[in-house]
Amino acid sequence: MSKANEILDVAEDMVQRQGYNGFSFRDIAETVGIKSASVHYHYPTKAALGSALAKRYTDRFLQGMPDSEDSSIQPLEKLTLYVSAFRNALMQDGKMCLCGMLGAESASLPKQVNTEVERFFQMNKGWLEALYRGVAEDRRLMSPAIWAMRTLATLEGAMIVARTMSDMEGFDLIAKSLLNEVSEASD
Amino acid sequence: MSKANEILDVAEDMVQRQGYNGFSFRDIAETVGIKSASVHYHYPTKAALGSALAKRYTDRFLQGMPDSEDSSIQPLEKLTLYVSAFRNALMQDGKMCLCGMLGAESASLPKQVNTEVERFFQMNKGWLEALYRGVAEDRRLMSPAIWAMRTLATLEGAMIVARTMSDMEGFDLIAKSLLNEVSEASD
DNA sequence: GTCTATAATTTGATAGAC
DNA sequence: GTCTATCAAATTATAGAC
Repeated sequence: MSKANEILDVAEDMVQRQGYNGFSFRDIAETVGIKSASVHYHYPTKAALGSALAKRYTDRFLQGMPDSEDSSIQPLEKLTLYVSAFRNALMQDGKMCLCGMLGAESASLPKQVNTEVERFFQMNKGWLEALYRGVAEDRRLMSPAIWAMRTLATLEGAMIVARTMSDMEGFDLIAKSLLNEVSEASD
Repeated sequence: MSKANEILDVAEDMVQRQGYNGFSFRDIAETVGIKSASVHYHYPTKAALGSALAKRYTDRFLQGMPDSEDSSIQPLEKLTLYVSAFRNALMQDGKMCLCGMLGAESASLPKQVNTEVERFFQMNKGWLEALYRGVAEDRRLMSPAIWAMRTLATLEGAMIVARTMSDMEGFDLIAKSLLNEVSEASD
């Protein structure tokens, strides 16, 4: 793997655990096994690194999801995959969603980073909205747009609360309630 | 007001905007109008300041709420007050919930700070759980314990998403959906 | 309680050799 | 691409005068 990507991997892990203001170029350099000056060669500023990080994360995240317009996949199945992406980060690695973390810190981030975080939320909202449009209209709890925003917010918040309280079962119970809304709607 | 409290006020504001790793003793000192050494006189370490901060926030937060066991107040009215507390921080001041912010950063915080953040979530969960127990059993969407966790998570996440996207209406729509669940349950 | 002064460390970033 | 060397600034924190 290219060194630039190796740096992104390490930086991504650090942001998901400690936040943008919780790591330094030296931290990354030591983990990768190079010097901090070499990190600057690949990413001249911390803002450039943060921006590249959020961009790759967003692109990968939805690449890993099925087309949310694909009507051959049931809404419940789509949402199960979606929830699993958040769950895996939390359970397997004790990590936050990268953009949930950056979103919390957004007021202290360089503008180029914020732009990418906004894009993550925008695209996730759109993906979920299409999913919820696949639920029969008379079975919807609310409009697909609001439902989408609320589900995104609930998952981001559930990661924070569950991780702080070391209550992984709590995350699963919340996730299950989100899935139930859809499966009841599909009865 | 005592200088110690004045410091807490300024620090609280900074953490809600920038996070624990996003402010320094000098930042506080400059805003208060003293020197950083004087801040250390009141709070010897940043961990002590952070812990005092989270403790005061938690104590105040639920002091501002009615007794959630008080059956003379309807669940809808209680939840409206609860949601307003989050809403006011976000709308009036563009701030996060202090403990939502600290919870996101929890992996990089001193233990004494984390302990207080956990307590905030624990007490909020308990307060909401009692509220939802006030909803008639056959009208409940899920168990009061899960409902409480999910509502807390949704509000914390909604603050992050809405603030990042500068979508204050989005927060209100999510909040309204939480209130609707209770008012429909009380029909 | 607040100040000056300062220590010890870390930070983001650059210059220039190899 | 990576290194050594270095910088200027910022950080948490302490000692001691007033």
